[in-house]
Amino acid sequence: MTAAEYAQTLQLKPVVPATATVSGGDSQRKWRHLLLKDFTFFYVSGELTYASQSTKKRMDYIHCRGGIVLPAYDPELVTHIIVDTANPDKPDAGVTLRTLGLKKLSDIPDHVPTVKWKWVNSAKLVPNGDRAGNFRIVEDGNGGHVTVRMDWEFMHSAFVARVHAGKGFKNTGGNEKDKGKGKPKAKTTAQRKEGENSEEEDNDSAEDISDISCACRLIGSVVGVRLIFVCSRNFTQDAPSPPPSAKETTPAVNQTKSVQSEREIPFISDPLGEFEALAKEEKKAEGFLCDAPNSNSLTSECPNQDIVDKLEELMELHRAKPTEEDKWRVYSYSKSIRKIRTYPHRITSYEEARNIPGVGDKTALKIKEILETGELRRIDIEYTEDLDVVHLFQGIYGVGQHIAYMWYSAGCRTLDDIRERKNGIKVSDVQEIGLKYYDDINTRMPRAEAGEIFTAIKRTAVSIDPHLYVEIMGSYRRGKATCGDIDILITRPTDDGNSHEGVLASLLSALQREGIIRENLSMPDFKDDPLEAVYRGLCVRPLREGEGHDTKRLVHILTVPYKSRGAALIYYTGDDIFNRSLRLKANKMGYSLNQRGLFAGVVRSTENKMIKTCDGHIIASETEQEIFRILGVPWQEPWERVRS
DNA sequence: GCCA
DNA sequence: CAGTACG
DNA sequence: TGGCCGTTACTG
Repeated sequence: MTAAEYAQTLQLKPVVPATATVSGGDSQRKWRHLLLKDFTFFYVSGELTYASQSTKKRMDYIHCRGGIVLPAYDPELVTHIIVDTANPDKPDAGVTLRTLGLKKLSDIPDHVPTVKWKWVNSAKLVPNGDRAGNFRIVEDGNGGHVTVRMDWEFMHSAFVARVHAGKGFKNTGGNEKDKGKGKPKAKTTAQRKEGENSEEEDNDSAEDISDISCACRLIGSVVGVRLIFVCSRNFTQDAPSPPPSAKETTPAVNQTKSVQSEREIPFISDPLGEFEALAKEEKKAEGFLCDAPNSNSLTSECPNQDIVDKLEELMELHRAKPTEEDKWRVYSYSKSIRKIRTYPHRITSYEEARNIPGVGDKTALKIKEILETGELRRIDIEYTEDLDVVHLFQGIYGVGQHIAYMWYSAGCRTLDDIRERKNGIKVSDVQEIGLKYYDDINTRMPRAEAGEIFTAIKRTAVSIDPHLYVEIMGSYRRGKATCGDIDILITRPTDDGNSHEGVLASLLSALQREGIIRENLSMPDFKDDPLEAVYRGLCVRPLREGEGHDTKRLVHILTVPYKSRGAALIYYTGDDIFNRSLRLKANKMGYSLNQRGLFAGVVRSTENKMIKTCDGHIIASETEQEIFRILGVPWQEPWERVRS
């Protein structure tokens, strides 16, 4: 995607302001605002064929702060040209002119400055009323206004020949008219002082200033429903389930025993104090999440449940939001929440929270607030009226953040609006199915039902080829009491010269004849390798005489070459966080792990790691154990791999 | 969000 | 290609 | 300040 195309897509995206670090006098703080509102940029990256990650990020940065990024240079619209070519400190005039489609720099209008990226970053928060320098008054997201000072454009001029362009050079009065633009709330000095104090007392409140309201104005009108986000809790609060019974392929081992033997917990007089010290120690040199087996022993009684609840609620709010920033926030919260949940005693201070690995300054402050007030104001701030709707839409299989926000901005508010294609929205085939079985898909099934469906499918599979290896994976293999779907792995030994080629297709038609499979969500693509495929669909439990519901259940079937079964077992067993951690560790060790195997010597071209790779060679894939061993990860049974 |  | 889904 | 899993797989 070129920079122009990316700029174009940006214009369609809602403005959801991101945080910015702003130095205010002698203190630094993070807050949110539409700093760049009223500015229209043309961004010269020098990248001809595609927009780099950095370019996209910077365009996002501008967009999130209310600025407009033009897809094409237009001297009528542009207020600033940002020149950010290969070497940011030495802008390339030739590249710039080619990008602009001009012959010489003097063809750029005099009122349009050509600045380096650094200028955009020069904003500083100043006390309201401070009218020195190049100040601007911008919305603070809470209906108020704040004063911000930016460097003069000429200070970051990209080209000496154009230092004169824009505000500040020679004529420092050029921003006179800006004064009337924002109308700050009339405040007495005392009131203002009060406001500043409260801001300083609690860092978080400053950070909490959110411009979501602006986004909402942009997106559409108000909805009155407040929906409780409980999804994650449904997932995480499953009753601790017993290890798989003896009939399972995985041996039934006493899990607490195995955990203890791995961790070699020494005898200590004050186990809780010791844990705290341990946490502190880990903070210095954090290992990988996959290295320590999960200990389920503490999940029943969490001394910090109130904290966990509040943080989870906040995490779910962020999960529904569309930006990359929110995505990583969720990632971060999920890790810190897990640490807090398994922390064995009541957290009593900011310091104590901070010492838990994965808990940083922000989360520790939030914990402090919960400890002191029992509340987390950030939850109310993030809880904008668009969220419950997009959350509802995201419950539709095949609908993620982007589609949800598109539909919301098109004016849709209910599932019926979607069904009716209100305002001409498009609904894909998969989404149509997701809509039809909305409740079914979002309801977890008892472990026993997953087992029942698996048994039926395995029976059919083995009737096609008795040598097939058919296993149930996912949350079932991890021993969960309820399952969100049924994950089935199929492969076959090749020592007799045969393989499972063609089996999946036969199996699917057989299951359809039996009435077990009811809907297809995605069909396998055998083009690369006939032994490797993924199927997704909806199925029902085989109907028994008399009783039997026909709630549709998600079923995933994966076939892999026999050689890859170890890597596939790891992947398909999960959980997701465990897998990501394992893959991260592999990566850091110079390996690469995916569902096909563990590879060494994978060379990625510096930066842009998608481009140009040397294939590398496979070093393990047949058994889970050897992959664990090479990665230096202690062996863990499936139910010990729970990380989320 | 957290961390190196 | 972007978006979504998967553990 | 940049990375955060996978040259994942599938759809449109």
